[in-house]
Amino acid sequence: MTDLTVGAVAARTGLTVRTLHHYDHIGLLSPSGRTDAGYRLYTQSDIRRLETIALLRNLGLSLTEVATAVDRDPDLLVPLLEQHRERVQAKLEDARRMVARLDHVAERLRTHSPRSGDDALDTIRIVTTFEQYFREDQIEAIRAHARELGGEYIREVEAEWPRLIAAVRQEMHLGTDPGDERVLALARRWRELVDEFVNGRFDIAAGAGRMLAAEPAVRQRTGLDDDVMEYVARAAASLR
Amino acid sequence: MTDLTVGAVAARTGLTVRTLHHYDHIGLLSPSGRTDAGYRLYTQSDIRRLETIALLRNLGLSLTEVATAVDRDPDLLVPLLEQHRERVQAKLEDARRMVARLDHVAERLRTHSPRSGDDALDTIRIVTTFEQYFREDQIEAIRAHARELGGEYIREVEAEWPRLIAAVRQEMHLGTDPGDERVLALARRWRELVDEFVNGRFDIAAGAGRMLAAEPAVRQRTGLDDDVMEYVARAAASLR
DNA sequence: TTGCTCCTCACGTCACGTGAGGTGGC
DNA sequence: TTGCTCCTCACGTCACGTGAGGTGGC
Repeated sequence: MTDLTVGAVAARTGLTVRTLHHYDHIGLLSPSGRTDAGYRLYTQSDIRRLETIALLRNLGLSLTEVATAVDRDPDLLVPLLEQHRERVQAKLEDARRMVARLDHVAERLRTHSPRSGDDALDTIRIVTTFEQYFREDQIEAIRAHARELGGEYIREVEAEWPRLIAAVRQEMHLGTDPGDERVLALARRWRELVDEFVNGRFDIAAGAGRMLAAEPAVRQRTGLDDDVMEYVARAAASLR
Repeated sequence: MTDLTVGAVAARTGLTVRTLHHYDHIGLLSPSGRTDAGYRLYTQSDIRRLETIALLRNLGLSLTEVATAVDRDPDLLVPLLEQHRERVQAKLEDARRMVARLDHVAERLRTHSPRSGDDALDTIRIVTTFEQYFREDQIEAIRAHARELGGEYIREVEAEWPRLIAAVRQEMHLGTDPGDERVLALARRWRELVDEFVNGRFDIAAGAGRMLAAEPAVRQRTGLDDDVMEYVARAAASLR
């Protein structure tokens, strides 16, 4: 009489016919009747049940959880919702972190404009390595500071570093005394650049130290091997 | 020589043996060699490739996208990452909205402490209905205002409403003139409660109006049918 | 000879989407 | 008779987890 066929129910509820078939198949909602030809017939009661199911689905509960709350024990609904909230909250956090990471990568890609896909891969490696040695808030601080300094300036500094390191290495190989004025000048500039990067955050300095100590790849890429570091350290010591 | 077997590679990379089998199966990473017995042998080069794959997987790219960036065209990596960021951002928004909805439900469940699972279902229905007629920020405003008023007070008001509506309905049935002082007193209180709920936000008043107009279930649950509304409106008109 | 590692299927996951092939109803 | 709705399989999705049953290597 007032019974509805699948298509009608689908149109009314916004679900698909396939979804109704599925619910029937897993026993979550089987229509109360069938026509002689085997057409599913949904009663008003079936439809009310379906609306409850859709309601809980819309809150993100799984079909199993919906079945539990609707059939097994309605009192489980509230704990199921609480537990579900925690899950979604966790996913939210994951997504937030992921977006932050992707933004970090994107930012570095913008300031360094990679010349190839492999270059981009290296950028990702660098960012990922950074994440091992700095907490999220530290990375945020570093990024914020970098934005303040500006992409232009960052590129200049990043171009200066290899020259500075090469100059130090040369003096070291020449056997120049670390207290010599030429080395002191280099060490002074070195300290300026480090201070600027660290920006008063000793924890960030410590993270950078740990990264250099633990990552041979970083030492090699930058040329900051133990010898050079020690040589500069000795020069810096006499800077006071 | 330096080639590694699956177990060794798994231990070194933190992936599972099954994952390596899977990558081999789909052709993403097939080990360069096999022993006579058919054991997979991964070269250093295989492992570098695997590390790149793991790197991109960690950023959330699908295996198909990883394959695209690693094999087909490395220059596609950057656009793939941008597009991926948008997807994750969208998921983040979804999760944020879902948590807000679940919190809204939870808050109502706390202040109304349902006596049964069906009661809880009704709470969810109410919250979901609300979401049809108010924007997210409006709902936030209503919730914030409710928190200010306090759960205790809210429960009192919600107990008073049915009494107030019943009193109005009675006068209406008695045929009392809407301008009569008894009705005016009721209308005055009515207006106080409405003003308190609306809290100066005309958009929220409008939303409530649309909800009452479009939701027979709400009219029935509250007893706010057209007759009563009109009767009160006439009384309110002569309030000043 | 006994563990241990490895091998290849192959099903299951979650909630349906998407045909394939066929049959009632206006 | 022609569309339209309905039916029942059944594969595919995504990235593996988890056995099942069997075989090399120390």
